[in-house]
Amino acid sequence: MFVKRKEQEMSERVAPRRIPQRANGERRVAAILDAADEVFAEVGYEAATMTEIASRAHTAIGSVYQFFPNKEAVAQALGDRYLERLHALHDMVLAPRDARLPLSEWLDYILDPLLDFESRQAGFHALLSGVKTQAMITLNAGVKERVATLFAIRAPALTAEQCQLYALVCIEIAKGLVPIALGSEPEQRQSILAELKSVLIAYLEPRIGATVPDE
Amino acid sequence: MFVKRKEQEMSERVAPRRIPQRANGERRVAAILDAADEVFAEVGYEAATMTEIASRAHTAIGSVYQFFPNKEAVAQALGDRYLERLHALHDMVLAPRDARLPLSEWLDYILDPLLDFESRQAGFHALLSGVKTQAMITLNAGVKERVATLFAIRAPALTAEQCQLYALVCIEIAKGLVPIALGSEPEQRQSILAELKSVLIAYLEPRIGATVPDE
Amino acid sequence: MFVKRKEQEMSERVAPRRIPQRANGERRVAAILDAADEVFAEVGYEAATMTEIASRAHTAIGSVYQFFPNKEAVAQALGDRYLERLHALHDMVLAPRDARLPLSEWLDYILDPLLDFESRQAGFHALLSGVKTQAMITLNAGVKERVATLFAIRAPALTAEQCQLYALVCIEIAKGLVPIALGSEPEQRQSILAELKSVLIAYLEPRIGATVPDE
Amino acid sequence: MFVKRKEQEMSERVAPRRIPQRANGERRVAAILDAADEVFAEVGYEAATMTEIASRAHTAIGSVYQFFPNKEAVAQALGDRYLERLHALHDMVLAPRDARLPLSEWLDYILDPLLDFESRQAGFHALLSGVKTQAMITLNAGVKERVATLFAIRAPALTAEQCQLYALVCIEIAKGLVPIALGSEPEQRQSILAELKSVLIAYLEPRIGATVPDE
DNA sequence: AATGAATGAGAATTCATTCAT
DNA sequence: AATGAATGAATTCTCATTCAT
Repeated sequence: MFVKRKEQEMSERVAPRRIPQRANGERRVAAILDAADEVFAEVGYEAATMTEIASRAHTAIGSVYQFFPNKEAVAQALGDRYLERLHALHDMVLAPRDARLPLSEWLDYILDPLLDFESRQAGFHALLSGVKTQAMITLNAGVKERVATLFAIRAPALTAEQCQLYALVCIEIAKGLVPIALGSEPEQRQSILAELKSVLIAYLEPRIGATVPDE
Repeated sequence: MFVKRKEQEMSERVAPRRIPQRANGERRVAAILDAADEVFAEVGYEAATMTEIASRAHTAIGSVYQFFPNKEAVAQALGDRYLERLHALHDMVLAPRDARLPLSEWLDYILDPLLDFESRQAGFHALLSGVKTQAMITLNAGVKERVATLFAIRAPALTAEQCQLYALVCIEIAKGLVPIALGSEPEQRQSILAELKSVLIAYLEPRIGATVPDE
Repeated sequence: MFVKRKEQEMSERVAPRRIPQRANGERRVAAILDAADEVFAEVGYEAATMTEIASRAHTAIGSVYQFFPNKEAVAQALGDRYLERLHALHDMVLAPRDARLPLSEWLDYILDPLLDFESRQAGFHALLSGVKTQAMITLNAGVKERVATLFAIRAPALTAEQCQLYALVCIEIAKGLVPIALGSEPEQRQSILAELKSVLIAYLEPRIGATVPDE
Repeated sequence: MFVKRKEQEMSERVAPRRIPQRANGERRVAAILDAADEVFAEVGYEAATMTEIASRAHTAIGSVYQFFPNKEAVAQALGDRYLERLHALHDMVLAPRDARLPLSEWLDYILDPLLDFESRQAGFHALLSGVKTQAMITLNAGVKERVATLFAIRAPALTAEQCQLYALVCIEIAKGLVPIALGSEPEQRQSILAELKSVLIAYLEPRIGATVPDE
């Protein structure tokens, strides 16, 4: 937006300025990302200010720039952290054998922790919804990759392209409905989540409904 | 987030500052809204600047403020125009008797002009996706109302709440997939659109699949 | 303030663009000055906007500029009108023979209508207090001249300079206290006005206290 | 200067945005206030611009906003500084025993440093004359309080209300005449200052002329 | 003449980023 | 490294004045 900064905008991934080598630094980076998560969740990426992020991280603005060259880099690091945690999450709950569960149950194993994750990491959606910045693109790609992999495990017969396509569709559906559900009163929330699961099943049943037979 | 919102939450609707009284004024307002559509499409509501809008409308910044007290008012007027055109569009293609078409065909009658509409009014999505401003809320509500009405006509047995819920789901699905489709290369676009239609049919078939029998 | 306008700022008196020759025009000019009086009174010269003045005069902004080349000219015309009315006022109440009244009574004859005048022409003070614009300078000079003349009539022995000096002093005293009095609650107002008169008498008694003896 | 005040009378005092923590910061704040003093003196509060103030302080506009959230806050801080200096001034020259000097001499002890003060702090009047903003109200109240206190010391028999009233009158008189005097050629200046003192003596003699007798 | 839309310089304010300490 | 003051481009919005109708 600002001419001076334009050079860097939309550039390829901006690497964190330095990898914190001391525990102290890591703690600070974590605090900054926590703060960014909060702020992005509350006002969105655009309206988030570096000063506010620094303040919530109980850090000086200069320290933020010690670790991240600009706001975009903060978003990217945050996106990366989301992705990491997401992987950890599903690795935990989705052992390979789960791939043989009936679709509905399988979906529950995926959706439930996801909903929990999203309600805890409120900035996740702010970063996922919007395609403007590199951070958003990366995060979307990462999530898509992840979901595509889940599909591939469950339905090995599918081509990579099919998995990607189905993942894209499912993610967009969830991206739209989950935040609305989470922002609604409990009753309405249940309705929306029920519909969400219903769409996903209706869509996925003919695609990955069949399970891999035990050998 | 959506549901619990009563009329009054967030800001009031900002009334247009001046109703253009000469034909010239109307042309200018149209030009401003066209420009805003473009700019919103390119950078989104937040990053759009009044200066850029004025410049694309070949108008002085002061003239924009002659008609709109602020950016929000521009967005609202633009949202209203989208809604109007959307109504006109469906009024044209969707005669009541269409309600008896098979679901797939019926969807085509709705989706095809919609896709055309969206590819022409590129800012539509920027305004639809985001829940922060009054303009966005109004537009979303308007679109939902519209879609719910279409459902109610086709499936009069449904309650209003059901129609609203199904509309919400379908809109969020389309909101996510359409812009991706429109932003993709032709081949990918076709795939995504096919999936979009596929999801919608899978979701709607059990809900509004049956047509009203001829008397 | 604005470069474009600077050329004209602080120039010598700006003549009204045209003397309205038709009754219609005069009525309109009067309405504009009435409006300006109101607006100046409410927000002061600086913050007064031409648009607001036009609007209160039930006139188009363009029409205001038909009669006055700029805001300063409006202020000047308004100042001139104040002066005229002030003259008329004192001409009415202050016949030459009044010059022989005791000082206290004489002051009443001057102050009472003045207070009435000021409470009716609320913009008078806004224009009198401030020395920045030509209109303010002219108005101040006019009022000073007027008061000096009153003094000269009452005390013909004084030099013109003395009259001017005493006038200056009295005006500044009144300029400060009158608006505070008029803006206060009745009781406080009476106190302040009593003090005002008290100061003036204390100051003027040794200077113009003695009356001209009847021949 | 930035000492946190107890809840001040009536409306929103705008708190300084940042308490300068390094010596450098204090110097900068001082420079900004000096610049503001100049600019207010030259064009008045309304017409003064933050840009001009920043420029005269040899500072970036952003730095001004680092310390003051808006123009009003600058004015308030400046007003506070005036008041402080005024206090310091009189504390220095007016020992309690001075209260027993003859009125004329006593006045000299007050007026002379005051005139010096005003000629050095040219914005003082700009801020004192005008009642619109909180800064102006506060400054006026502070000065009135100060003068009332001087009166109370000299004439302990007076009620607080009387002191306040007399202070108001004297301040308004001085407010009007001092800037005119200071803006005039030396000869004229002397005349006006002589008249100023003359009015004040004439007014105050019957009120606080008598001194407290030595015990 | 009257009208009111058009113009654009300029004002206030914000905030990403840099840099001295 | 940490801090937080400094910077200034960019943004929103206003309003005196002009000009086409």
